[in-house]
Amino acid sequence: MRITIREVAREAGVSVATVSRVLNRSGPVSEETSRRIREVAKRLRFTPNEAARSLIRSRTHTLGVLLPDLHGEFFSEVIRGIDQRARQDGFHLLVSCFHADRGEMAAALNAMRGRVDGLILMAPDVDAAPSLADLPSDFVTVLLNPPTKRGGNALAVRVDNVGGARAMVRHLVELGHRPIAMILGAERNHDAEERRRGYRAALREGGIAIDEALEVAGDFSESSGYAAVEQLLALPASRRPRAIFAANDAMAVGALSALRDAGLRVPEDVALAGFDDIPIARYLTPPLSSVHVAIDELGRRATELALRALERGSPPTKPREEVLRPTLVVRSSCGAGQGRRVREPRATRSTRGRKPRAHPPQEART
Amino acid sequence: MRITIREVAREAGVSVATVSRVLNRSGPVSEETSRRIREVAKRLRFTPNEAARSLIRSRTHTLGVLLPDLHGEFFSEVIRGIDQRARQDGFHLLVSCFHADRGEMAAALNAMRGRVDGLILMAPDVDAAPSLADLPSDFVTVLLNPPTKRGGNALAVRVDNVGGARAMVRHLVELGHRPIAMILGAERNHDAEERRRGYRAALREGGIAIDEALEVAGDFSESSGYAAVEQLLALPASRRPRAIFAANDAMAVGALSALRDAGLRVPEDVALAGFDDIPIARYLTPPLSSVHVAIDELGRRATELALRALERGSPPTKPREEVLRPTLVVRSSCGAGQGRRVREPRATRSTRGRKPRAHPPQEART
DNA sequence: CTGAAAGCGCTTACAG
DNA sequence: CTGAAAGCGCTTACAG
Repeated sequence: MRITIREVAREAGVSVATVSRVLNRSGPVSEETSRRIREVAKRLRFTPNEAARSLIRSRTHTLGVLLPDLHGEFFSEVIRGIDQRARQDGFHLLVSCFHADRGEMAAALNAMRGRVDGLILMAPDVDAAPSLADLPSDFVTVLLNPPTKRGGNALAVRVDNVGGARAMVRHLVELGHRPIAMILGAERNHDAEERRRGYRAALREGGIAIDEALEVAGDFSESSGYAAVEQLLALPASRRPRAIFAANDAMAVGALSALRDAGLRVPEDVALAGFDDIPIARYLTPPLSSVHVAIDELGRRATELALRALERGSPPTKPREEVLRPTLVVRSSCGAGQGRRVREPRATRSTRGRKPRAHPPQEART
Repeated sequence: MRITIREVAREAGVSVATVSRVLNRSGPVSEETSRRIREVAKRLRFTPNEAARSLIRSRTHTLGVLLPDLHGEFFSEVIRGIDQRARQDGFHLLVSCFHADRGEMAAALNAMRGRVDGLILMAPDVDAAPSLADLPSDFVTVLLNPPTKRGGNALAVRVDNVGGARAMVRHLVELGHRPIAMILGAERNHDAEERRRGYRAALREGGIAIDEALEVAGDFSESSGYAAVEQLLALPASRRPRAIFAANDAMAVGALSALRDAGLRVPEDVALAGFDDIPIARYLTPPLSSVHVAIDELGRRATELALRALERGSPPTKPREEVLRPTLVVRSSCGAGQGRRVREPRATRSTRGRKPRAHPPQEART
């Protein structure tokens, strides 16, 4: 049997009300009584029953986190950011993932009702837009880069995918590569669509006509990047790309592999760039130019927004959005001469004993 | 104000007891009443207050998940596995991560008290062993590859790191490479130590003397793999390794990069192998031989164990352990001629629209 | 400064 | 088959 507040009260010779006041530092209690109660609570290893507290306060001190079951580092990075910030305020995380394709989102969301005070939700599928429009109003919701302009009164943190992709492709344009192909991200995925918009914008700004044959399908997996390159290399020689922008690094890895298998050199024969700046990007041969997004920061900002809204008490009346700007990381896969602005990237977060990288290859960062 | 069971009862013209019985399918209720209550509950969008249920049932239907804040896919894969299995039984996940180095584990663990029925815990730091010995007994605990033989009555799922590493190094031995170096994992990390033991066992079995100069430090990061190779190449020519086994793939990626920078070919000049079989392994040049561990399965098995123990009600009296066997994945980085047993690896799990890889390079798997 | 009591929203014997 | 009532373990006005 677990120790309850009654045992503590009896043992300390006071009422449960007083114990409650001491442990919550609510209301005035004499120094002496207070000390005794703490001593007893500690000795008995009393921990308040959270269900009871939640019930009476109608606050769970828990944030729901609902993400599609994506692979790669994204998941761990965003959770890390959320967890760090949430813990500061003593909040817990109820986490669940869902298959974007099976309408599990609504079910998972419903299951969280009554268990969380707020929710951080990522639903990158553009088809999710309608369901985002009428989210349950029982709790504060923060959307991670949602495909809608605004989800009801929801708060949101956006990633400037368009800007990031545009900067990278503009860079490829400036280097003189023509034509420039793109390996698209997953279909009906909002991030994928935004990155394509960035690609097109940069081409337009460079006075380059858009050629749909150069926008090949992908699904964010390494294998789709591999297949996409095969498709591009089947084009007539004159239309074959001199540079390829992949909508994420995983596909760039696959693309790199396919280019090598075809006997092409990167960047001499074909320049290559990715998006995400995954940790291995700089250790590829050649080191991969990419667009860096601070994923943990995305989580932290979202949590901050949720916590602040909860503090205010009243549901947010006007939607509020924040934007996270990616940075361009120029390495050598894109064919840029090295030695532009060279700056040390922020130190890596520790894990499993990870230390700041000892040998960061040189790179330019904007 | 949220709808409570009282509103539903009033609206349906019955007592709250009857509503409760209908919604929980406990106790007999007439067809007619039952139908009416369901109808009202649905119309009012009633969802029971979980805090109240938890309080009266003293069951939260929640599993705690406590992991060190590791990078890479591990985190997302294990959570996916846990979530899938937990959801089947209607369980939720309270997730938290901690810095292995700052004693945050105990705090995080304590914060979960009273909020979870069971706990899935990974604490790979060997120094965590003592705290694992006296875990709170208020809930069922399942340890993921713990550094202790047994943590109290805790259940555990182990990864056969020794066996995996041994199989890989034995393979390198059989290929005739001499000497064979190892890039170690993080210090005081249990997985790292086990993989080293596997390495040594395979050498011993091959009649090869152990040379500590060939066991160079690493910390699981790409950069440490890079640095380790530099250190190995500084050895006198006669002692320089002809094969390198990295304790994980991230370090193998760094090693590959360093070998190239030194003008060495893989596998012709130096053979290379890793551990984990991360998704990009097969897309590296050359494709990286590695040891595959089904991380999601690890999570699933752990959850199964926890759920079953919870079902039984009584705390487990005897420790129980399961072992997960890794598989050897032979690609070309280790210098094996291609065309041994070639088998298609299981289809990749879907995500962000991922499809089964279209172009899996050929590989052997044991 | 302290205590008795009400009440959060449910579930579950106990009666009928 | 159904309802009145007790009670899960807390917090918080309300009195004193």
